[in-house]
Amino acid sequence: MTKAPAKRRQGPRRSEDSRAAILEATRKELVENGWRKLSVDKISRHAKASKQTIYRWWPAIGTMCVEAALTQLPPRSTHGRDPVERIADLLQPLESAMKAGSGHAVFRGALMAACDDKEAGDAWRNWIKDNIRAPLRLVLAEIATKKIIRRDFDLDEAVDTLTGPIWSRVLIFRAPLPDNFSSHQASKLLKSLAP
Amino acid sequence: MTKAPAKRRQGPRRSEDSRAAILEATRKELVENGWRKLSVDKISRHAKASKQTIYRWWPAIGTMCVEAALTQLPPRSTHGRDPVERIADLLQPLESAMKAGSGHAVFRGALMAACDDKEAGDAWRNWIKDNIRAPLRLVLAEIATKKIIRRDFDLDEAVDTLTGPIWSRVLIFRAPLPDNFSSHQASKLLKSLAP
Amino acid sequence: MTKAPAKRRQGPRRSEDSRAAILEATRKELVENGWRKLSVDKISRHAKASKQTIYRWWPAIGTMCVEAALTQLPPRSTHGRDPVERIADLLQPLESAMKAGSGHAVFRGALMAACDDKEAGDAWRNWIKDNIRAPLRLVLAEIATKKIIRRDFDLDEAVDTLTGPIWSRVLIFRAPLPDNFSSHQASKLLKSLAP
Amino acid sequence: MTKAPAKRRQGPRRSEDSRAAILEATRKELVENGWRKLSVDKISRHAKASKQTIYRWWPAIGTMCVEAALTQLPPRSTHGRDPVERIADLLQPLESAMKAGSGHAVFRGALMAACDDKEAGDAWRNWIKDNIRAPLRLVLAEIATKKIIRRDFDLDEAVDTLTGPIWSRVLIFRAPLPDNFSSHQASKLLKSLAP
DNA sequence: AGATAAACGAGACGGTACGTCACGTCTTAGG
DNA sequence: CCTAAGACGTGACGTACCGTCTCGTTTATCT
Repeated sequence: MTKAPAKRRQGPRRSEDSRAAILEATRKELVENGWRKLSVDKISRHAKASKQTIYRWWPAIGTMCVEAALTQLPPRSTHGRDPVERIADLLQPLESAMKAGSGHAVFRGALMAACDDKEAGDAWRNWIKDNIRAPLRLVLAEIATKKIIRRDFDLDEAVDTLTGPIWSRVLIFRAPLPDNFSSHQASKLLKSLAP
Repeated sequence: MTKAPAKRRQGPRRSEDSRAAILEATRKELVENGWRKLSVDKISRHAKASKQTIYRWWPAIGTMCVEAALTQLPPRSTHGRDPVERIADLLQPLESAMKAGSGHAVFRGALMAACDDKEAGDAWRNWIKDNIRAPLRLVLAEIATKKIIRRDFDLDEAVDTLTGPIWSRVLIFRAPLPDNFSSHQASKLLKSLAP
Repeated sequence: MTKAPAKRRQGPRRSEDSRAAILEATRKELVENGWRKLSVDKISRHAKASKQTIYRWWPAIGTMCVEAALTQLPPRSTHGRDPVERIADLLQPLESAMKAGSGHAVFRGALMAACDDKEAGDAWRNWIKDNIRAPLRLVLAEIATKKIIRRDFDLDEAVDTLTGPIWSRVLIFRAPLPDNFSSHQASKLLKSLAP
Repeated sequence: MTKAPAKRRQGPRRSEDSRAAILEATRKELVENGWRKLSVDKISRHAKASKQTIYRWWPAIGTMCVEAALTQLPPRSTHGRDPVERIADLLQPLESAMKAGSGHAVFRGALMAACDDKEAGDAWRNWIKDNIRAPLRLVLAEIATKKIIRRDFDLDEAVDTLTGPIWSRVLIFRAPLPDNFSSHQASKLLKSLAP
């Protein structure tokens, strides 16, 4: 007579309050002190969370930064149906997040973390691949099929052209993105790929 | 008109041995541990130099990294007279330095430092402006005058197109530069600016 | 009348191992290098304790020295009932500690600390007052009442006469105390105060 | 035909200005920071003297302190001819120096130095022996011969009784000497040695 | 008068120590 | 079982001093 144990874990589950407070504190500290001066101790004090809680749930401080940046992205919206708008819609969340408040500093922190730390870098690149690069490739491939743009171009290179300036501006030039960045990038690309 | 007495300072001069050892140690540490784990203590031990000596001559550890990277650059050479070669010659020192030994890691460190630290960033951007961007602008302007390329283009944007991939590859993708990167970039740009 | 909830603190308690190792290291360093060359770094290395732990529990290095000396004192014993022995018993712990091993050097260190540092001085004087001077005054007053010594003398001055040579010998002359110092001092005093 | 070598050294002699400024700075620093925080660097800056000059003329910082204290003593004067006054005259310079301005702190510093440092201790004890103890012994021996005091007493112990309280008060109790300390000590001693 | 040599101020150098902060691990108590 | 609190050993921070050294200047003696 075997008991199907149903094996539910005992005790309390992970505290969502704690997680949110830690990510919020991470953003604040990134904005105020930057990546290199970020410290687990300060985040823990700021968030009134114990260090143990932080170390239990994140493998490294870098991945916390990446998560802190990504959890603040607005959801992707669908404004239009024409090619330029479909591409711009995919870039828009990043553009918006970077312009809201101190989003700029938070993203610079996350990017630095991704450059420094192997694990954080993987987390970052995976997210970018799944949420930005793959959808962009899909759209580009589709409109190429519809002969809106010519078909003999390098997909990866095209995606790089679209997103590259985001990283270099944020990271190296500490410059804000210009207004309507997403649309401009999209229409510039489509023009240069005109058949 | 008599010359001022030129009043030489008393006491010992800055030790060149010390300076070189510190920069060399900085490179080693950057390669082995990366920017965030770089520490003045380790550099000082590695270089058998006292911390005071480091703090005496560099305002921040970031500027040390920038100097450590830049003092390693090979001198600019002049291989050819045709437009592509003239542009490639300006990019070549960076390309070579990045490919020699661990140059890649050193430059990533310096770039990270420039992103994190205000002063290091200024030092970096000034050097880039004086030694890469300004000469590139000169050459581009000149060959435009000679009608080799068309005249209605944005100089800054053209320079960005040439150098941008260096930074993003080094920093974000940790990818090596391809062979003949400089020449390829130069010829690609000139083709796209053909009159 | 309900009792307050007694609110016990969370987290680990102070490590007794650590405290003992630090005091022991302090004694060793005092013996080997003396007060002025005593350093928190050396003690910390010697005791395999972190500097933070030292700074957490002692307000200044001087108070550590005082504690290091006092925690080594043997307990007061009660050998006899006649006046000379009762007085000698009170001085005996100091005499013994000073003669055991390097007690001399430890006490010189503690005394120097007490001279240099306000807080260490207070700690020292308080201990002396409570454990040496006050008991001595009690005994002297009592035997004066019993007319064993005359009654018109200055209590404080008598106590100074008993203890003074301890300090000056230890500190200034670096000379050891003679054999049976306590008894001799006691009997000399009582003789001079004979009615 | 022997040559008297005369061998006079070339070059400038020791600068008295420099010596005075260094001793004065030492006194200031002793008063302000005490023995343990005294530093050659601070003295050198304060006195506008180079460290080399300090190290050239003093074997250790402790001997500087002793010299700084002793060079401040007023000259011994001769007020009277009766035994009490003759003894008091010998103690008076110390008493005066200790009461003038911050003499107290300077002497505490010098005494601490003498306790810590072998060489400084020797310098101190030699000076005391030559200038205080030896003359006191002479006077006491002489008045004993004249039967003003009895002849069977320990000279050293008598001298200790006279000077002991100076050291213990200055060093351990940080207490000032009472008015007419020298005369009182002298008359008290003579009374207790009355034949 | 010119050369020689000592003493000086300034201060760079390799070190050690300061007192503080952060790391990642751990122990305790409470929910 | 998760959490807050926080002590622990390790080690880096940026500053101050240690004692030694190297400069360039000044000054007194010797030739």
